[in-house]
Parts: sequence; C-alpha cells; structure tokens
Amino acid sequence: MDRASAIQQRERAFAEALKADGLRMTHQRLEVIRELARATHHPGADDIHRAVRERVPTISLDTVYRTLAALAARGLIERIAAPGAARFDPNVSGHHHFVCMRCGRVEDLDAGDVAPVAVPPEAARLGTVTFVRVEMTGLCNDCAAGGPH
Amino acid sequence: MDRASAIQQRERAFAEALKADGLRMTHQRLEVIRELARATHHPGADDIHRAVRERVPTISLDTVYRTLAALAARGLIERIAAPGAARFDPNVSGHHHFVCMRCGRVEDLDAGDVAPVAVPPEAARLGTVTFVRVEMTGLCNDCAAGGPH
DNA sequence: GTTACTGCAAACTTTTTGCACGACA
DNA sequence: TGTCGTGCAAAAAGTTTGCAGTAAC
Repeated sequence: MDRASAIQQRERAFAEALKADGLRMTHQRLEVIRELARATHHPGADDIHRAVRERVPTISLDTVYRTLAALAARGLIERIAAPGAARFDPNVSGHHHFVCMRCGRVEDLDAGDVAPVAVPPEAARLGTVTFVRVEMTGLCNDCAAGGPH
Repeated sequence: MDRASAIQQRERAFAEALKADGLRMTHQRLEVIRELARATHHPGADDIHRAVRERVPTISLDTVYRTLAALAARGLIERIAAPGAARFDPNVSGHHHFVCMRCGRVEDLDAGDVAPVAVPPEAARLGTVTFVRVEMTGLCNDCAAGGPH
C-alpha cells in the first residue's frame, strides 16, 4: 500500500469511528481528521490549528482541541505529554519514539527496528501494563547543527 | 549502602554541584534539595512546595521552580513531561518508568529488571541518542481498584 | 558592602468550560 | 426541527518573569 492510500484509509477510519458513535461529520472535524491522517511528525494542537486554518480560516483552536479529545478518548490517536505543549500521535500501532531534548520534536521508530521489551514481574506488581514504548532521548541532527536556540 | 546514607550522599552531591557553579546555598534551596534527595516517587513542583512549606512556611512556589530549573539545567535531576504538570526525577541513573494513564503517577523500574535496549541505526540516523528509557503505560493498582475518578 | 536570591504580583501559555448562535441529520 | 457542534470569551492550571527588598558571601 502506498503512502497516499494509507493516509486515505486512516482518514476514513477516523471518520467512521466518530460517525459510528453518533458524532456529526462537520466541515471542521473532517479537516482536523484530514490533517492528522497525513501527519508524519507529531503535531501539537496549535500546529493542527494553523494548518487547518489555511483551508477553514474561521476554525477556532477550541474546536481543534475538542476534536483531538474525541479521537483520543476513542483510542484513535494518542496524546503524548511533551515539554511545553502536548503532541498528538495519529499512529497507534506499536512503535517507538526519538525525542529531541532541545526542540521537543518526536520522530517515530518502527517497532521492528527495536528489540521487543518484556514486561518484568516488578512492573506487573505495580499495575496492568497496557503498552510498552521505548523513548530514545537525545539531540536531533537539526539542533546538533546549531538550530534555533 | 543503606537508604539513609544514599539520600544524604545525593543531597550533598546536589548542593556541591550548585556551589561549584557559584550559586549561593540558601535555606530555601537546601530544603528543596533535601526534599528531592529523599523523594522515591516523582514529585511535581507543587508536591515539593507543599512538603518544604512544612519546614519553611514562607517559601514561594517560584523559588521551588527556580531551584528545580537550576538542578535540571545541570542534569542533576530530570524533568519528565507528564499529563497535567511536569514531574521531576531525582534519579538520573538508568532506570525505567511505569506510568499510570489515569492518575499520572510515575513509578521507577530498576534498569536491571528490564532487558537492555539497543539503539538501532534508524535512531542514530535521526540524531544522537543520549539515553534510552522504557515507558510501561497502564493502570496502577490503586486506580484499577476504583480510585478517585 | 556587593551581588545574587527571594517573595510578591502579574504576565504568559496551554487547555478547558459556559453560553448563545448556527449547522448537521 | 431538534439537537449537537461551533466560536467567542472567560476561566483554570502550570510556569515564567520584573521588581524591590533581603540575605549570602
């Protein structure tokens, strides 16, 4: 499957899941969904707002937040607590993250590239582990090259 | 080394590092450092403020934030972006986290309990990886037992 | 006696919420 | 047409900053 159709499929999946729950498919929601579906990095609410505003100039940041909350509540996207502002990850399937400690950008690492991590009994004693994510923190190439300070 | 002397050693290490940089050892800073050194969970700025206030009733939340920032800037503690408010991890040595998706509490998992994770070439291509942390997300026992909603 | 640190207050940022109007089904 | 969703504005919550007085060295 090529990238374009993968995006379209994800877009449709998001829309269907909301419709199935009786949510109305408004112009604004559709554009937020479209923006998320095509995202490769991990946009913040403000990034999405800025991008969607080019096509729907009147959309408010509140609506973006509400749509993101609706998707996150259904497990269709994941909210990542990042320094400064939360970021949203439209790719829920198992994968890992490279986080730049300077600029906060989050890049995906394919799960296949990282050896699987077993849940130790010490963790099971604390509670139920739903998923395991490896976070590799460091300096991205842009920042190492002396990006914006 | 028992727990009490480990705490004292950490406390001294924090204080020495700040003094070495020419920062003054005020009553307030010392108490914030003391609180961090003895912390086993991962307190937020407000937790520390509340705890220190019992001994220094006039300390302000600003001062707590400033001390935490000074320590974090020197790599003596780590700031963890958590949902709601940032938390601070006084244990910089390699270890992993169990994060409760409901209440946001963060528990340590000893590095020895989790198989080491190798940095794949895909990550090295994005930048320089400084450290690797495994995050096990799930529901802690308290929340599973129907804790505060 | 300097200089840095503190506390206060206010500013700022991110996110949430109440309300009246407008749009989807 | 009825209800849900939107935009606006204001409110919360967390964090940072400017300033004048205070304390460390």
